[in-house]
Amino acid sequence: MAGTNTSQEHSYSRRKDERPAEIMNAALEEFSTNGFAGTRLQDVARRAGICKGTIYLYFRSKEDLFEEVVRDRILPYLEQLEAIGENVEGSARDILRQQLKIIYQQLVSTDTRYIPKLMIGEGNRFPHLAEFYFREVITRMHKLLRSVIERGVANGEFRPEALRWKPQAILSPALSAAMWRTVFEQFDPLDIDAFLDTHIDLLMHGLLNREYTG
Amino acid sequence: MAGTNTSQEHSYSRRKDERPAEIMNAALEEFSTNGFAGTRLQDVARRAGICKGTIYLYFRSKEDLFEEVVRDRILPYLEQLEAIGENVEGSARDILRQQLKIIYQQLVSTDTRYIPKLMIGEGNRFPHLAEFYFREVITRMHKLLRSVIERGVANGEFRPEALRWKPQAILSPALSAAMWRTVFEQFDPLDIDAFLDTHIDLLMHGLLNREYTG
Amino acid sequence: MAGTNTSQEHSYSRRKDERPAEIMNAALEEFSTNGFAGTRLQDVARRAGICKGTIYLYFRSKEDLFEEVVRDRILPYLEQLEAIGENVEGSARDILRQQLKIIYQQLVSTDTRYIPKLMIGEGNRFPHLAEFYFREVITRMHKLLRSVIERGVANGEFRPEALRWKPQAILSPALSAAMWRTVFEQFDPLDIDAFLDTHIDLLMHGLLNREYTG
Amino acid sequence: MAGTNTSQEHSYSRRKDERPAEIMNAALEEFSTNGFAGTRLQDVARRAGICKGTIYLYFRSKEDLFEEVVRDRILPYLEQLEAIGENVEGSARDILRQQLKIIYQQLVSTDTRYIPKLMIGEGNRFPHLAEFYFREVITRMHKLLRSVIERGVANGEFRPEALRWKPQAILSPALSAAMWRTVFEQFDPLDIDAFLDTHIDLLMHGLLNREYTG
DNA sequence: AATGAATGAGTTTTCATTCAT
DNA sequence: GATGAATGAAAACTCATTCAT
Repeated sequence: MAGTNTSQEHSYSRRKDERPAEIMNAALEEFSTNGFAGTRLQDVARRAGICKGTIYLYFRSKEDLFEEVVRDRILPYLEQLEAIGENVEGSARDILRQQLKIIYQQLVSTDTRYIPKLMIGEGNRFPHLAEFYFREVITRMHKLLRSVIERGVANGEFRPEALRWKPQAILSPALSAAMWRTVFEQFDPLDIDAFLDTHIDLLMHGLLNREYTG
Repeated sequence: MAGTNTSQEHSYSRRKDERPAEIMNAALEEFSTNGFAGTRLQDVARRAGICKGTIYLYFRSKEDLFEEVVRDRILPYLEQLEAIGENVEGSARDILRQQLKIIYQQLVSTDTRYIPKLMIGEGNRFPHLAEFYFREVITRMHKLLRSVIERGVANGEFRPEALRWKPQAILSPALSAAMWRTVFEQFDPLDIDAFLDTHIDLLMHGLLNREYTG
Repeated sequence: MAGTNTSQEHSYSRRKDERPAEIMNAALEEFSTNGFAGTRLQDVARRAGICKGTIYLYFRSKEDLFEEVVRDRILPYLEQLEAIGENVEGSARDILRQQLKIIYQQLVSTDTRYIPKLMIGEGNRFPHLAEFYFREVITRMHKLLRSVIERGVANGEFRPEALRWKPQAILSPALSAAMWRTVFEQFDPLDIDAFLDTHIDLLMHGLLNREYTG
Repeated sequence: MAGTNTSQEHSYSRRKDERPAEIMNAALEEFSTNGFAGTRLQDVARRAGICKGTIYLYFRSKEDLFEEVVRDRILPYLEQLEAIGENVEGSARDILRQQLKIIYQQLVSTDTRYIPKLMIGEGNRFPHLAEFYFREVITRMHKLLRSVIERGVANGEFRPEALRWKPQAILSPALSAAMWRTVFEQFDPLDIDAFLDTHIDLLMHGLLNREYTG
């Protein structure tokens, strides 16, 4: 009986703790479809199965909710990527491939892809959030990337020119895939696996034919 | 008197013809900063130096203005790219380089970069416009790209694997650059020329060191 | 054990009995600063050191609380004034002076001065309360005053014209002082003793110079 | 026809100029009955015969409207009083009587009496406005009063003690009358003329019987 | 054609009140 | 009795759109 009691209490407090997460999930869906200004908190509430006023028990304002959604979603994903960069022992190619796989699985294929979409669409109206995203997300991803490339150049796997490449360019196919799925998926569904293959093949070998001597 | 009249009409009608373009330019700036829902027609009017009601002499609604802005801006740019694809005689590499240069000069460096930004941010609320963009912009750009790649593969310049590549991936660095300038330029300005170099080097050679035999 | 129990019960019920008074004190402070509509029960609760819902254990509604605050505060003070009117034996001047002293000490100098302020500010929205206040407070104060004046006129101390005076006018400096302290105290603090002196001097002698024969 | 035209234009621009005044009149009535927080702009608009949004063409916010109402109403009235103080040649008694008459006619008998009511009820939430009222209204009225009293004392009409009186006390019957009419008029209508008589008699002669030698 | 005052539907936010714990 | 999370009605304020001038 004590066990049952404990279990109930746990389930109760778990629900309580999940409320903000439920709201943020609902909010992400609405924001990603309608943008910040186009989203009605009424709809967020309905989607979360609560009523309007309840949102204000957990978030100070619509702006606040928006910022929390972005921060809450992107950070865990980043930590996972960094863990891979640190832990794996292998060739630079393997690490890079593994990281790209994670990116396509976690960012492009889940609703986390809405986060970069929202930063693009709303970043200008949330300069504080854009600064956070630049500092805590972009900068960290670029650092990650630089680390792998340096390792590859050091052991002779990668061309030394890559040290001067802009990291945005290297990751850009993933961004394109995420944006495509957000906007044009209905007209032409994207095959994520095939896209990842393109990304890796392009990134590793480039267009030019080695045998070509014309 | 007829002459005078004609002259007046000409000067007058010239102003008349420019009015919609002035409005659309003002609208693009507002939409690109504030998004569709976040933009006030009042501000568009002020920026265009006219008054609120005048917009409705040329556009039926805010939605209509938004769609016209997107259509009006992106098409001329596409036609220019297609002309290059058709006219230039040279190696596939040269044509591709030249097209990328145009893209970075016309799309990334001017306010035309706001068009893809707006499609990403607002596409979901304008399915009709998204369908237009997919059909008239994306599809045509991909066709353009496929044509150059086929030419390069045919003459041995390019690796045959490139025929299976997703065109989005090949162009994605340009999208990244355009989005960067839209959102993060203030935190870390992008050197367009260096970025183009990265794009071309990455696209042509890839990461791997051809001498590497490890 | 019975003793312990009783003691506990006593202490407990004492707390219980004080609860409504604590709430009303907190409410008076909030109402007096923010008015009825501008006061949040949340703030009343916080000030009383309890939580929102608890107020509803003692008061049916915000309106009810407001009315109780006014009734609860003003009646004991009135009873005290009436006691003085009945008990004191002396000249009419002395009785009147003594009553005014009480008014300035009890009404103007304590937070009881917020009661007339609230009647002025909110009386229109509480017609039932205004009627109570008129009947149970104003009328009784005027009766009190009339009684002293009649005594003074009867024994020749006061001018007979005073029998026709409006009682509001005689007491009005006290109201002014109470309102001043409520609104303008921060800009120009009121010296209550000096004000009482003015009130009594004005009330007794008036402006005119007896010696003047111009 | 030109005349008609001009007349129309005049009537048109007159209406335009009156819009803010119409709104302020409607607002004063609502504010005076319901207080600041208790007033709905919807009701102000309805009373002014316009719609909600129109208020915002002339006033930035509800707060702004409230402050403008107070400022707009009280200043002309003050100027009138000051003019009397300066222009009239006569005994101090006559000037004072004349000023009091104006106060009862203009302040107590018209809806201008709502202004002091609102300052009492809402002054705490509008510290800026309270400071304005203290500085521009109260201070000027007290100066006015002091000037008359000094004149009366100088020529021997008034008792020199009056120089030390608090001006609030001298004017307080007028405040009481204004407040009475605002709150208790429905239970016991106030005879303004009789009240003014009381005020003047009290102010001039006081209570005490000069013949009394007890 | 151009204006900008007016409209009123729509959205965010607040807060009295309830009720399960 | 006490709590405080949840509710949803109500109100300030905005802004696309209209229309008399």
